[in-house]
Amino acid sequence: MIDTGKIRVRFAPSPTGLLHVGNARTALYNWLFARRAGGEFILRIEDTDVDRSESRYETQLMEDLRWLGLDWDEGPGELGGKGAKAKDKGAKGPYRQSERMHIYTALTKKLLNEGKAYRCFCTVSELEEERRIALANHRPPVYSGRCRMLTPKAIKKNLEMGKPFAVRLITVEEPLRFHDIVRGKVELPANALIDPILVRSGHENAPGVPVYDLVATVDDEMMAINNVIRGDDQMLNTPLQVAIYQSLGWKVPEFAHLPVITGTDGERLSKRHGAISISSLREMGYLPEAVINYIALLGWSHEDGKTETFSVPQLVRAFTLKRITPSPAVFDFDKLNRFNRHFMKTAQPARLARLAWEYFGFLLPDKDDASDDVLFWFANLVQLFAPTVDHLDQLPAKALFMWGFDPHEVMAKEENASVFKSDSARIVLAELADRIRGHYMPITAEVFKNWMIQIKDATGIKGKDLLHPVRIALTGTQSGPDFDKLIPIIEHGATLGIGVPGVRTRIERFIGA
RNA sequence: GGCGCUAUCGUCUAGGGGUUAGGACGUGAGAUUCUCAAUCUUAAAACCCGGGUUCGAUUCCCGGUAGCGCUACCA
Repeated sequence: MIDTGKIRVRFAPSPTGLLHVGNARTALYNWLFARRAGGEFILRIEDTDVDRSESRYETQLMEDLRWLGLDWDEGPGELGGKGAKAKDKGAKGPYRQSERMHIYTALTKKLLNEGKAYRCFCTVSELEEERRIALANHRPPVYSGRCRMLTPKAIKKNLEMGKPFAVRLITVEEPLRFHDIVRGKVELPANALIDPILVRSGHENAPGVPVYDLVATVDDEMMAINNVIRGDDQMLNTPLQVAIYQSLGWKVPEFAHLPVITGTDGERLSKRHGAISISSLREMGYLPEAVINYIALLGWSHEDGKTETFSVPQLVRAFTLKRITPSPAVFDFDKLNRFNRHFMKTAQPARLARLAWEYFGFLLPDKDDASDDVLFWFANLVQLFAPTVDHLDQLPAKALFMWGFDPHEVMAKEENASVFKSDSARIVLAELADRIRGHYMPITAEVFKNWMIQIKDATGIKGKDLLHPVRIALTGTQSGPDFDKLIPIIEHGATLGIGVPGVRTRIERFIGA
């Protein structure tokens, strides 16, 4: 392998479930590290577990990464329908482990021939028995190394009898050390690793399936990965992988093991924490830049100890592995919401409107059929209500009244009915209705404001007593945006033919009910 | 059981042998507003326990405890 000095990192998920924030953060840190260093970010699919791997997860995974903006320089070709598949991107493929079996088999042969690995004919039940006895005697449940002693003659005999065998790596008994960028020196006792299995049971001409540690190590080497950044559930696999690197005469890469992200219950993220998958965050209407910003901070901090809001380019510039915290973190929706509110506020109105549109599917025409006027109106609507929600899917509930409401239902609520117990509320609405009936020009915010002043002067009713009844009549609720903002939106909406009643209609309907 | 990792406000974190232990989210109060949201001001809130080293530990070392992880012919 020619070391070009270029940083090469990878994200290597198994397509056995949805991408959740824990894996997404691993991907993000790899990506940030590569982008910052001007290196390369490789996507590899670890699909050797055929029972659990599903192509739909792989497709979803790539979609989620793309949504987050984590583009890869090398990776597998897109899976199409009916087994179709695009060409891999990059020269060190294939990038799906299921397509790389021949490589592992060849390397296993090499190890066997060089005497660095051996065939183990022990059966699973024999090994279980060994383990049971070891445990009972309070010894670590590691392999006895029995088959290492087998003579060539005995091996030959076993093979002739057609006995299946696994392949084990020969390890030397010395303390296992490696360096970790996040944890510093990690050391394990000598007897923690004895002749681990590299390849599962198989026969000479029908080799078994190689284990994860072999394939991951081989792929990392073949793909010229020089920094391995991954979850710390992998940490205790590292000594074995280091042993594999050394047996094959390869250079050991740098490691960085990331602490776990847990749910509020303190347990590592899993299916049970379903809402924390990237695709569900997207469905809830979180912005990718908010998700990125939040998960970047889950285990990493800026060197000034204070800055928390980052655009993606700012993050790329600021990111260093040295600032990663070694302790586990709890995922907190409140803080994610804070970032989402921030990025909704600063997002381009047209973009935000486009994203919000799908949540209003039942109220709006198809986006492609909508006129510019409707698009513009909707963008304004979103601007008005976005500051009141945490994520986009909460928007319809806030803005539904735009499309009208049933006055009877509203008045059935005690909180609304009590506002109209006093005469003043009825007087206010009557006064307003009078003015509307005598008015043939458009109702602008200014016109409306003047009416309120006139009614106040004419009746002496002011403040809450004046504006509350009006708000209920107009919106069916007691809270919402300023009238200055609300009136133009209502009136504009009424001209669009999308079922939005105007101020006049609303008041008449309310009084009539 | 064995081994490993981790331990600062409720949460994410900064810091580090002598600090008023800093920031952010959330929470409480106030200002503003017809109301809500936003905004501003403000308050409460933390160094897991025990021993050592030291003039002095929250910080360094050891032990304990707790949480999590690994302990497979899973990935």
